[in-house]
Amino acid sequence: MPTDETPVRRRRGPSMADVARLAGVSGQTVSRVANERHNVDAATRDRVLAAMREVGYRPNSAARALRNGQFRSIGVIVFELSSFGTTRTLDAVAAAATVSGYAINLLPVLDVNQRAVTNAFSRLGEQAVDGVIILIEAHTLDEAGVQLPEGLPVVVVDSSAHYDYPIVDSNQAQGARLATEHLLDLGHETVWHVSGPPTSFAADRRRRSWELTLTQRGCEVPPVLNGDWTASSGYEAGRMLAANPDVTAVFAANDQMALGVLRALHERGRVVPDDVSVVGFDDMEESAHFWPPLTTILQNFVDVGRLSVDALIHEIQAGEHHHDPVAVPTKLVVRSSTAPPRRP
Amino acid sequence: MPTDETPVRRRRGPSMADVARLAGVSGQTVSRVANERHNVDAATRDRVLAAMREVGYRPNSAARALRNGQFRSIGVIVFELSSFGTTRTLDAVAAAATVSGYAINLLPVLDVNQRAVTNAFSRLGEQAVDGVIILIEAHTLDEAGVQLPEGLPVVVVDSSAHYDYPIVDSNQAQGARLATEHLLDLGHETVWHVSGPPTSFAADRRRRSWELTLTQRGCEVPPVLNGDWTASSGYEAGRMLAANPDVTAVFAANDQMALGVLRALHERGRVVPDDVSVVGFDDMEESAHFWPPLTTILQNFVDVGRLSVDALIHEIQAGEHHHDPVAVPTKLVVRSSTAPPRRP
DNA sequence: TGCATCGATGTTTACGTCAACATCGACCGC
DNA sequence: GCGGTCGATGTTGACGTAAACATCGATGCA
Repeated sequence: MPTDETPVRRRRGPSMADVARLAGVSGQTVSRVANERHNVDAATRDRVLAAMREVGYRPNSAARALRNGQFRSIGVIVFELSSFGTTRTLDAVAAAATVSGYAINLLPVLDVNQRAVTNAFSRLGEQAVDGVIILIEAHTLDEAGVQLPEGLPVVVVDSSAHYDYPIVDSNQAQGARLATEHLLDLGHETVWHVSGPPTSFAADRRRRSWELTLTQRGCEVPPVLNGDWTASSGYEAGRMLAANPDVTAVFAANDQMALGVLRALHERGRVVPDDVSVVGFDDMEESAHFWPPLTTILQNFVDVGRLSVDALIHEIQAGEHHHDPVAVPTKLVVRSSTAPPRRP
Repeated sequence: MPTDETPVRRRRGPSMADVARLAGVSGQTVSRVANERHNVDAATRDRVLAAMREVGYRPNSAARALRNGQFRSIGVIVFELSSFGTTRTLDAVAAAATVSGYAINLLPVLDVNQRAVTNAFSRLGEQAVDGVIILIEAHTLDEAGVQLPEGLPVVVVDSSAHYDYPIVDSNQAQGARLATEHLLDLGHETVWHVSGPPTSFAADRRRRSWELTLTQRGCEVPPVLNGDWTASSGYEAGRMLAANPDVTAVFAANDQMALGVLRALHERGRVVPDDVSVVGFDDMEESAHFWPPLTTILQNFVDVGRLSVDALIHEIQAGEHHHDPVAVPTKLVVRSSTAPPRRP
């Protein structure tokens, strides 16, 4: 960006001094009223309050941040909000942060190739947030050339232990085991898997857990079909599966891909769940209304968000972090897309 | 919130003075280097840059904001991110703002009943953003008791002309007309409508446009079924519709409700599109993979987001706003959920 | 040579807030 | 009545930055 020559002439709002003058007190007394200190005479307080209202005083948070050395704001790094899980987590994070009195600074990584070119990421290159929650897979961050300032408190919402930062996430392995065992318990000989992208740690966790569950049960492990979380990729994978009469049970790594699988099966005339059972992962609101309603793994995004914020604020205020990853348990939600295999 | 007694002892980062001392120059020269002014000797600049790196200098945005009287940050008021449209718009807004060098402050309205109780909304009660984009229906804002500070630039993304603020939104009326006419053109005698909640202006616009289109074509206007944007509410409405053999064409005010309608029709054994045609609104990524793939109205959220940001920044920098509402056109996307009515 | 010009750099100051310290009057107990 | 205490309020200074102004040496031109 070239030097910004627009001289933004900004009429500054009224400051404490203005209020003080009008109320006939010192600025410090205004400060005390603004911060609800109790050592101010009731009459004085009323006068100050009235003066504030009259001039439309609003405290200047920049001055406050400068004075106090903290911003009461946390940055949240996201890639795209299109992903269901990210959105839900962000929602929960925002709610939790707000309750704790922290503002949310949204830091979108626009493009994996942005590198240093667009330094849209300047918010991190300068002091503006007290800490950061990373809601994208770390390799994306690396590829975007984003580097986190040293000493900045960070919490990662992801499923790799490769980070030096505290981690909070759903218990991916437990969820995938739940899904796979549900299908095996119904009597299916084995379970096929439509996986998330290989670059995703969460996808990797789910895939490995599915595989482990199968081998522990002595089941054959079919080849993995790789998707990229989108319904389209699920549809592509589903077309393969639908063409294979051996397939009776599918575990898709998220609900969107499961939706694509369902469509492919319908197109091929394979009935769900009579011919093929399907399980998803996430439990989006819509999943209950897929056709047929989808059996899936419920993630507790609210807990993930809240725990992330709590961990970050603790890190900010205490300066220390607990390094044990937090794994939020998931739950199996059984609907109509799963049934015992049809007996030949 | 009671007086926060936690004395957050925060080690402040290095400032310009530290860099200046190390580089053997004045603070002002450091400032010039930090702001990429060209009137600094190359050798000096290198020395300063090196010093910055050595001490790990990061400009303090609070001090900057205080000095410059602006924050380069815009607030975005959202209710919940669960809604598909809000999320997509937020995504676009964040991208556009970032490109323009503005940060995003997410301001979640946690509860319609929060009133003054939780003043989690403090970010607006103080100077911390240069302007605000409202992504929720205004009545929700009113009910939450949120009052916008006077003089703060605001842009509303909604479809009512009742505001004093600039408005950007998809052209709801045009989209609803597109949907309704598509069904009529296929030969259906009339079109039933599953509406969004009565409190939503966007829902109102779509409903009225649907009605107008029908009357203009001389078609009977069936009673409206009210939903609340969720797939569940669409399902409830769909059960009514499925039970009525006269129904051959349905326009749902969003894709999620359309999904619920599809489910209800399937459950009742009514075939889509042979027995009943269904059109949605939004064009979520998933809609192409519903069963059958959903004919719907595509909203250009990217444009909505970008135009909102542009309008707001213009308002911030020029201090004036154009009051003509911006209506972003929508497009009909035809898939397999619509067909001519079955001839008796 | 002398003076104007210009570019590089330094000095001062104000932005708004709030902790720390200072002041001042009222009230208390003896 | 007097030292002491306490509560209400005022004064000072510092947080980090950058505009405005000041300084100083080099260069250009008559």
